[in-house]
Amino acid sequence: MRAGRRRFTRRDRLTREEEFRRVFNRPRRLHHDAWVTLFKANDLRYPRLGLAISRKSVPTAVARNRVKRVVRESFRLNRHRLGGFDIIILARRGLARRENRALREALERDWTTIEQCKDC
RNA sequence: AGAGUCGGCCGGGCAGUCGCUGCGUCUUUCAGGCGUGGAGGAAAGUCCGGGCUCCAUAGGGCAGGGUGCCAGGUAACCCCUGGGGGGCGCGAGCCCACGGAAAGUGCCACAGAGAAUAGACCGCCUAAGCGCCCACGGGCGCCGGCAAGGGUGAAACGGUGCGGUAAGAGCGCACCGCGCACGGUGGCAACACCGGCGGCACGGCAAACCCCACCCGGAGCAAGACCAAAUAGGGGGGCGAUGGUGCGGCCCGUACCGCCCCCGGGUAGGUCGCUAGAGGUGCGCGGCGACGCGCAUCCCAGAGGAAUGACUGUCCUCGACAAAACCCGGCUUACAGGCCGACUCUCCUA
RNA sequence: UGGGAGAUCGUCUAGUGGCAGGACCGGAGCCUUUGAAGCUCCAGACGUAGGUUCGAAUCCUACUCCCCCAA
Repeated sequence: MRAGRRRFTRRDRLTREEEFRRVFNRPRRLHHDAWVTLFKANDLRYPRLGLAISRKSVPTAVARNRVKRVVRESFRLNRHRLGGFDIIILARRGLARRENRALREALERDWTTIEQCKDC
């Protein structure tokens, strides 16, 4: 399981509608100008990631895929720090213009916030 | 050297580390290891055409829609190729919804005399006929004639010249233009050329209705098929007036729903459909070409909130537009920069 | 992903080949002691680019944007 620490499989993602609905209902929020990070404790011992990147917030498919990859990569490298939380990244207008590096650095601050919230 | 035209192609490279995913294989399973493959020329817009699936085997008629010079290519096309005609350019070349207005209906505002069986505002004429005057040259009026000139308009019923005339007029003639269901020659044809005939008749609009020729059944992979818990759905046979549904607007036609008898499993979830194909590449042959034929060879994404990335180093010209979702052929639109080939014009030098 | 509608003043709309009209809002004036209401006047638009036509908001083509349906 040591090798799987930095893996990221379907098990680690939110896929069903009800999983998304559960998190959207009264989550903790971290607001940014181009996206919102929602998170909520789950019953598992590991974190799961959901992506809500709409066509309206990020118009082109290429930019949409790029954003999702950066977010997933950041989550993959940091998930060992996070506890049992379901996390959703909700895109807002302007996220497409964000540089990869800037987005990554901001996300790392979010992970730290969630990590420190482990007991709450 | 400069300016330009056409056609084709590329769309950051390399190395390392950590990841995602299809397939194959191995480990006893959960899970992993190894190998291998993994977005585009437009994957886009969804504007056309097909394949595929179900509805009847895709039927008949009306309605509706599409295409529109000719020939060819193709599975098919609103595509492509070659040719004809017209327009633009010095040229290489480029552009064109390019059938029919002597089948019918309709429209052509305003202006203008007149807008489609032409017409007379200004104007030109006074020869013939009638009347009056007369200085016997003629003058005036009536009845009339004309369409050359002006003017209006997007458009006014051939143009120029000569003859002709009272003034004029295709009224006559020459040339040009135009027309012909005329003849000949060339061409599969569109059409071209030559000759003949016709004094000229036939304004424009069919992206107005329409006519002619040809084509088009409807839905769409959320199609459709299979597996599979609960409140009864499906198959076969017989009967059948109305109505409803498949079926898209209608009618015909056809199948089913309805009632009786006999046999027996649908929605939430999963699996298949899902990628080997009108396929790519190379060579040869046929063809001006689009393309076709033959041989060899290759297997080249199949996900399901949706996979190709991230980080580091390095090099350069510092990286545009942009992500498959059943598949294919086109069209259209977006696109940093670069490469190759063919050709045209101008200038300079030899 | 597939299918289907639409775009006219700031807003809601009429116009379907020849004048772009109406209502609300806005501006100015009249009326009133003042305000509201009322009356008069004014300003303001055919999504973009081509084509057909003498002439296009209207017909045709391409593009852009917005909306709806199927989950």
